[in-house]
Amino acid sequence: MPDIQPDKAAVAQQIRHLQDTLYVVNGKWKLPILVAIHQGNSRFRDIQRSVQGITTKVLSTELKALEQNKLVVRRVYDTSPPTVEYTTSSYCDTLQTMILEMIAWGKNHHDRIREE
Amino acid sequence: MPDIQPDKAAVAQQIRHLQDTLYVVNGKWKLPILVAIHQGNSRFRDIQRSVQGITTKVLSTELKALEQNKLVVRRVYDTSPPTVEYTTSSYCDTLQTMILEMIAWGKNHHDRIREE
DNA sequence: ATATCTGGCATCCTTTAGGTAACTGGTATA
DNA sequence: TATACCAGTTACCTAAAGGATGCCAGATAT
Repeated sequence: MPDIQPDKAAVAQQIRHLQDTLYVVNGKWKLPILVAIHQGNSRFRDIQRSVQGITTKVLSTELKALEQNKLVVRRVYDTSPPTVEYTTSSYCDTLQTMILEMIAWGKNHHDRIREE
Repeated sequence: MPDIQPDKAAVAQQIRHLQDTLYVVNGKWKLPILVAIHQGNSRFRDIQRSVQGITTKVLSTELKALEQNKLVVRRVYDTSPPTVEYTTSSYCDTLQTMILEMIAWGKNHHDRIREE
């Protein structure tokens, strides 16, 4: 009667990976912000306008978190007043397929809910 | 000079789909719970043991939310004491590729962090 | 007889996420 | 001269998420 169940260990491992991902992209705003930036909105106000309903404060703190996790790059240009530009990092590109899957599921889900 | 920018509208639409998805699966626990159940943990305590660190209270409320969103099915059998069984719905299966992408990214990310 | 398992519920508490509103300094525009 | 834009910051607040602890009743295992 074996004590070690490799299946359970593998499942636990998968769950941990999932939790690692969630730790980085969790919350209402992070992924929407990434999409907005990725699609060409590099300025603070442009991002805010793209992501419906977000406030300056929340956007500001989320951008800092994303920068810390190296998903977003912030560049300040020495103009007057300073111009600030946000872009997604190349590391952020590794999230692409995941995000596309999430968008696809959301679309599908929305259609399904409407049908009810 | 056109006022309507179809690109911006399309981006906004994608972001909305993403937000729909997040509305359903957001939070620290929902996806890990789904994986645990999907991998064959049908009993309350089994799920709890699979998802490291979750309390009975949180698990209980999350399961209710997942049931409401039709991702999980709860069945009670008339044994004594009653046996309760949780399974993922067929609708939940539509989340599979998305979740696998998230697991894969988490694994990758974890490896990357360790290297630093 | 005692301990432990099951599937939770109730209560209380802390933490975090998120929201509101006001404000800043510098610039450009009307 | 007044207004608006930019990129935020600060202080305050609420709501939701999450955590700790204790409990229940029926059953099974020691």
